[in-house]
Amino acid sequence: MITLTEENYIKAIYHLSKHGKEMVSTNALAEAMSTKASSATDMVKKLAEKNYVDYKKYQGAILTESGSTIAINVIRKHRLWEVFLVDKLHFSWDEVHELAEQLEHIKSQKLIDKLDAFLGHPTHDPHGDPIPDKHGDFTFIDKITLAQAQINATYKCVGVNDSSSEFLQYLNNNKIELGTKIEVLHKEAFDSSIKIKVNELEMVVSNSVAQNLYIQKT
Amino acid sequence: MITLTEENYIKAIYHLSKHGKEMVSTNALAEAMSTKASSATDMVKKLAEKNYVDYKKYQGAILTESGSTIAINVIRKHRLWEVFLVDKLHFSWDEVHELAEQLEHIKSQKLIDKLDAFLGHPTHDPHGDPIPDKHGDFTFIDKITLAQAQINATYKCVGVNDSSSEFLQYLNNNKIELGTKIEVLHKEAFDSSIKIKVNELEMVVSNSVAQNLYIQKT
DNA sequence: ATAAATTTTTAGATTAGTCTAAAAATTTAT
DNA sequence: ATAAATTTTTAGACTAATCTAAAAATTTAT
Repeated sequence: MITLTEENYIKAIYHLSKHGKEMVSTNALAEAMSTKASSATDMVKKLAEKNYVDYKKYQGAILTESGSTIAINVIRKHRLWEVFLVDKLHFSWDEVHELAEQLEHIKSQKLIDKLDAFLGHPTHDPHGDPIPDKHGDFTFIDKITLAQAQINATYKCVGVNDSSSEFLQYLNNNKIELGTKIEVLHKEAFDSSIKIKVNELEMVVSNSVAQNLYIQKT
Repeated sequence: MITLTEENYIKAIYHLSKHGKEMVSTNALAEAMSTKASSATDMVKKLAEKNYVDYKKYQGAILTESGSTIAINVIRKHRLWEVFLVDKLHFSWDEVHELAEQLEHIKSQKLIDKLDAFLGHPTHDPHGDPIPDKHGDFTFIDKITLAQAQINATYKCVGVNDSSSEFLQYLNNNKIELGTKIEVLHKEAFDSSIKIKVNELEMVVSNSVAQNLYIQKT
């Protein structure tokens, strides 16, 4: 039986390894888990023993097939619960992450299947992140960051890179949500800030905002 | 911060003390928690230290006001989740207990408030047990067991005492659910079995079934 | 009312996950 | 290429929750 802590480490390794297939260092893992390197080492050894990761001393860890399956399943649960919280319980998209962190550990395949059906088999969560299907397959969409947009083109918002509540609340304040139409008017050479038109209103966003907003040509 | 284990012990103490106000012995608690008496002693000491119970050596434990509040809140969450699982996800009433045991530990007052509203502020769970409101108040309904029924009277099913999946499946097999009309035809003096008419069909139920089925005069 | 049976507590050990501090290996810089 | 800096691991200790075995208290039975 896998423990809650093991599951969280596996999820962190998955995210740090960029969808599963590069080595993750002990320090990076410790940082992500808000713990000390020594704890990460211990855990990685345990995960290796259980065959969830391959681990080489001083080199880092990488998920095995079985570890990857676990990670993807946790991510699936996390994102389905987020959809539930936003679509059914009317939470705002900036409130759901912590709750989904708890709900993702509920163990029941049947529950997830039924929740998935109840929600209409959504392919993306409230932040635009893809929800793996029950076979673990993701639907990737073609997206770029606002920072990469062409001038005078029109896009729609399809996701965020940073889904911290601070960033999401910034977007809320500016009435930007998934699907919002964005016209790119001008890019300032000096600081890479971008002038856009959203909801009939012109505004300027910093480069750091632009880097974290995913858009798609309409 | 209260741990998951502490919360489960508090819930067990609540149930064993019959709605909160009689002493619970260490042995009874250990039995309910499927653990050893020594573990129950240790935990009860810890709960006493945190002021969730009053504990006297060799005499047992009883919930304090704050312990009782915690217990009732966990029960509220458990029963609301059961309603969600049955009403929204279409689980059968015999499948939801274990899942609710997991879901009841999700920590978020806002989630519970929103779930409660989403479900239409239900007063009873799928087994007929009352759901405490957000102030911790229960709506008790006037009910008796089928074993206490009068001959030739008509009742409806309003709950179960034993909500094990075995018993619930027995009821499923006989098309008895909450609200089902039950006519009491005859009581056998020898073994206290009862002949009833349900869904136009006559059947005999054992005393042990009758003791576990709650009914109300129609 | 005293012995026997039962219940409860204590003592000491174990496991999971964490920590600090120190040692070892690796990487970076001169 | 060797020293300095950094990263990683090891060693030993701590807490929460559990266990077994033994001691202590209480209850039951004669």
